[in-house]
Amino acid sequence: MYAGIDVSATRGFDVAVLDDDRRVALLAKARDLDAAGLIIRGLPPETVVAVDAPPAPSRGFAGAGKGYRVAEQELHRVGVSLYPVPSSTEASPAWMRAGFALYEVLEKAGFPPFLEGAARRGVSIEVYPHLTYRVLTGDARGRIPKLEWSRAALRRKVAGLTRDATQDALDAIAAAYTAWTFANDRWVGYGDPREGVIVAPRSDARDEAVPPGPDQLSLGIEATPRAATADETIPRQTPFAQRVMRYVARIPPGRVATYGDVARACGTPTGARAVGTLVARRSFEMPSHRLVDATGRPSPAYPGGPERQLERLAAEGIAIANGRVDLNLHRWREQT
DNA sequence: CGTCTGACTGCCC
DNA sequence: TGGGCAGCCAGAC
Repeated sequence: MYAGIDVSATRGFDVAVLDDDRRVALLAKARDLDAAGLIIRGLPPETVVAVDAPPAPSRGFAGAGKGYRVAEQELHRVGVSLYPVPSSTEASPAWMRAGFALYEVLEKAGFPPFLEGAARRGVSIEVYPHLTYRVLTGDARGRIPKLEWSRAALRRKVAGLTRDATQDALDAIAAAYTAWTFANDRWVGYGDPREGVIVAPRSDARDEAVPPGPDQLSLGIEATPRAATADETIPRQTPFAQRVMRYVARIPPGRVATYGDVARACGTPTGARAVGTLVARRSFEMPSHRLVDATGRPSPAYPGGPERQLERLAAEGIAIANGRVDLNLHRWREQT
């Protein structure tokens, strides 16, 4: 099961649950934390719970002492802004404090916050419905009213939407859908694993529609994607880009591949450089730290610096010698 | 459509 | 080893 929770200080918690067919199985409103806890404790242990709120105050890893979270910085770079999380509970707005408390309830119920590593069930994740809508529609909202925009984004992704769903309910459903992408290998994590990541659907999840059901909402409007500019990317998907992203996504933790490996695997044997340029633009959409050059060195332009890339590799158990990884030991080639 | 720009590579000292 | 250099290819304008 996949649960999504929308947090509001004054309106309480909206909870949505999707089944494996992405059908809305439950849509409930919990007035307070106790009521939410009741629902949470009823969830199967292998559920992924997505929450529209940060799990804890910022640890300030980003922005040279500015105190931002890395996730906020990274999202800003792709043109998505969100409410910055203060570094202390006291300084946080009420809805955020409600969120912190909710994560505690979740942890006690067996859904500890997901920090890093491979996606797994039985965890809670942080999501941002606005970002999910944006990935799904492929564009910023523009002049479309928020409620319509949200519905259009979810329309083909989730079965069983009701006509009268409120914005809070839609946000909870968007969160639950994002939990589904997380558990089904279609997700991206923005941020630093040490302070937690914000999970969003990968942009190629856009293509996969759920089969429409009889009670499916039909809106008659579509959010029309327009060509993205360099600054507000969520870039479009070319076949080459798709192949590269899918391939990189398959590199297991603890292994690496070279740009040339990826190019060859994607049918463009001499396109290593093109792989590099692509990855540079969308590094947050794939485990790009697992890409090294043909001599085993990290990428000079890795976000946070090449040292950061090596740290991430080391965290996966890869030995680093002389600032490079031993390809004979760690190079991954497809086929078991 | 040409032109330009890279998180690349292989080859030659 | 390590640096210089010329190809290379997809994407952005």
